[in-house]
Amino acid sequence: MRKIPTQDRATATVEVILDASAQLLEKSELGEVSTNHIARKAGVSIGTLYQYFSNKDELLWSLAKREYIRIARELIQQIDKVSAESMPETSRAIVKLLIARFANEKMIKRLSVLVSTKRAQRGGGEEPLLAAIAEALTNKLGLVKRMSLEQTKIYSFILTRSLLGTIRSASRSDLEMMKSQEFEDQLVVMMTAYIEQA
Amino acid sequence: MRKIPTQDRATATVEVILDASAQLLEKSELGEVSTNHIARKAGVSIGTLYQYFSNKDELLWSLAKREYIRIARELIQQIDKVSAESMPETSRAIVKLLIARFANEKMIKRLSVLVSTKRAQRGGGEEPLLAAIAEALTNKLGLVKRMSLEQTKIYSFILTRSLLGTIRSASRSDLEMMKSQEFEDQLVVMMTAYIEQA
Amino acid sequence: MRKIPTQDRATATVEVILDASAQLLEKSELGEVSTNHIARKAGVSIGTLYQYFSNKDELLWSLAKREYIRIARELIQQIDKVSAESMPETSRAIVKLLIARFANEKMIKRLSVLVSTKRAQRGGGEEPLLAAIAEALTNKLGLVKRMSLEQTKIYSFILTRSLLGTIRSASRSDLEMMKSQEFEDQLVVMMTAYIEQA
Amino acid sequence: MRKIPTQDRATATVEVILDASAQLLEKSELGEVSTNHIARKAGVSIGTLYQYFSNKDELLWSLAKREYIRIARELIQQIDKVSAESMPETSRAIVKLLIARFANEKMIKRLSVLVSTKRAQRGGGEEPLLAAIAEALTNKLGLVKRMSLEQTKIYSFILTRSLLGTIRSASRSDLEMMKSQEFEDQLVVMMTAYIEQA
DNA sequence: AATGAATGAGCTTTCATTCAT
DNA sequence: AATGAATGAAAGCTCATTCAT
Repeated sequence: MRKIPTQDRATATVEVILDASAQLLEKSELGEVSTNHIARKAGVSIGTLYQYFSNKDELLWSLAKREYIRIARELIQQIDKVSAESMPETSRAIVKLLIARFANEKMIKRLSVLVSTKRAQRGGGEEPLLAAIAEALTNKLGLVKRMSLEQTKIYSFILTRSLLGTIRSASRSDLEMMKSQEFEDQLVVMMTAYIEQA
Repeated sequence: MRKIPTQDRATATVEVILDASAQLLEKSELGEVSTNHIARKAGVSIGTLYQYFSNKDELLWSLAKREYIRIARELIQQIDKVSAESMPETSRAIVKLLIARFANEKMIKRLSVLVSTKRAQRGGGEEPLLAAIAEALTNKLGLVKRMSLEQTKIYSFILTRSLLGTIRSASRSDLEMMKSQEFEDQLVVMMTAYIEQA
Repeated sequence: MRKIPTQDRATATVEVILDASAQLLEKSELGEVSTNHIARKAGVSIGTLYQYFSNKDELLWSLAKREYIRIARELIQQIDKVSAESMPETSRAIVKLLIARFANEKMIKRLSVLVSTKRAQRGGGEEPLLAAIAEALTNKLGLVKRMSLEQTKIYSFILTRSLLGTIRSASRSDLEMMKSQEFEDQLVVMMTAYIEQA
Repeated sequence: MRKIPTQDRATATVEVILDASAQLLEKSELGEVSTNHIARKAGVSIGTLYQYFSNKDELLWSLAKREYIRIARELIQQIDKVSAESMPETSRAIVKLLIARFANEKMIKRLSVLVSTKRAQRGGGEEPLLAAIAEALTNKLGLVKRMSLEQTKIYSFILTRSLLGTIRSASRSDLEMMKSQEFEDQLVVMMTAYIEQA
């Protein structure tokens, strides 16, 4: 961010802009949302917008970060709720949450394209965000002990990406299936099968 | 395609345009490649380009179709090579091929974003392309018998998307890891674990 | 015309092209009808079209000429039917015919814009066409004797243009009114009033 | 207009753009004047132009409105100058003014094509513009009383369109005649003859 | 700190026309 | 005589970004 907001008003402005972006991305495709659009929706001049974000990418990136962090936080809460041993329940909790987020929020889907396309900007692309999820997951599952560091990394990478990849794809092509019980069940099966095997 | 080429010259032109697009997408992002770019690279006038493709999207879509069909064809060949029973070998063959394609061809990655974003054009979205892969896979694995039609659909969906999702994600964020033996091994583990469990 | 058609086949081709143009102009605005369109509709290659008409304007002009001449011929026939003295009847016949043509044929309306915009091309714009009408009219009305040549010219100019101007305008803005009996009556009143006065 | 100008600078810009359009249309045909042309002539960027007019049509329409309103205003002033009873003088005043405008300003002629072709934009077509003229005319002539509403409408329609139609046509085909005294006289004759008769 | 008028490179797309076959 | 693939100038228009106020 071009300018670190020190006053409350400024912080509020940033939040207002991000909210406006989120709302517009809920309605329209990424390419159809312009910075002028966002500024108008936010009730802020285009000049002000550029006072807080040096360009469009940075703005969208900030939004993505905010949203992904929200999801990660929810996820960790979910995982902490269930007892440490009950792996299938944990898996199900995770699956349920991710399906819900990607089924209902078009904005998330749209940002996910951005996030997975442009990488490594001021603190790395998708990774830091998914990393939080991956880490919480592996810790919880207590699998760290049996593997090398490199193995753990790959392992949790595959676990999280399989999950998210499948859910994203479903959210784009077959919402019907995505909301079925069978889909949820099968994802849980996949997770647990892999966890046991590895 | 706006116009079905009747002369040999015309058929060649279409191929030339598609080739040029592929080359440019190997070097630059989707949004950075303009139709004028493509025409110039192809050694063809912009008017000619629009004689065969009614707009940019359709052109890119045609390219995506061509490339995905190529991959599907290769995949089926690979699968047919190994004997029916040897599931782990089959899995490995599939994993190897997909990794190779997505590791080396940036174009494929870039097209994959398009393919998964814009759906429903001439027979809808990502599905028809991945469907070929999914079908070949499930048939080969001879698992159809034990499941309902709906189950089979979900099952092969999860199997292919987990695989592709993970590979795509890796190709975007960690090429190093992607080329490691461990990564390949773990993917095979995931596949086989899920296949056995389901 | 670029090439004087000597063979029957050639004459037929010209006629086919003109017919296709007329049909397309009945459905679409002048700017939306392209030469490629016309050629396709006529079942003729674009190259053939340009063998008979050196450019689009000339083609449209030929069409306009053909259609205006048709109208002029009809008009003269109508006038000849009624007896020489009965001026009001003659007026009404003329008014009826023009209203009918401009109310029902969109093509005529569309061509009229072209005709009144581009003038003087190989034998003069609107004039030679409307001149036929004007001449028939003044002759018929037997008013030539009482005026100077210059006066006659102006007189018949005003008479024809008032009529056509009003009808064209109505055909563009108020078809309802145009088809009313009152409209026809008033036009006849205008004509006869002027004729008597002049 | 896409954006209502709030600053003085903006209001001035709109005027500058409209002026530039008027000047270019004085020199070139409607189709030959591009928006880039206009922007350059106005000393304004193409972006600015599109900030105030959402497309070319709207820009030209705005210009037409401005110019027609100017003429209508002048006309009303002229009519008000002469005394109520003197119909022939009033008629002559009107005729003189319209001849002057259409003889000298090519822009008006060119816009008139647009105005009569594209209708129904922000309150529909040619009518609202000519309506002002027609209304002023009929009111002045005090003929309203003797007719039904429908009759009045048709009557003033024919009166204004006959006049304008003839003048437009003359301005396109025979400027010489248009400027002659005889032409003016004959138009006045036509007007008064029709007014008396109706 | 905030505004919003202004910018302009560059995009996609059209279509009258040519000419090798 | 007829074809139709190829041309390319030029159009309308967008939008991320700047900067004087």
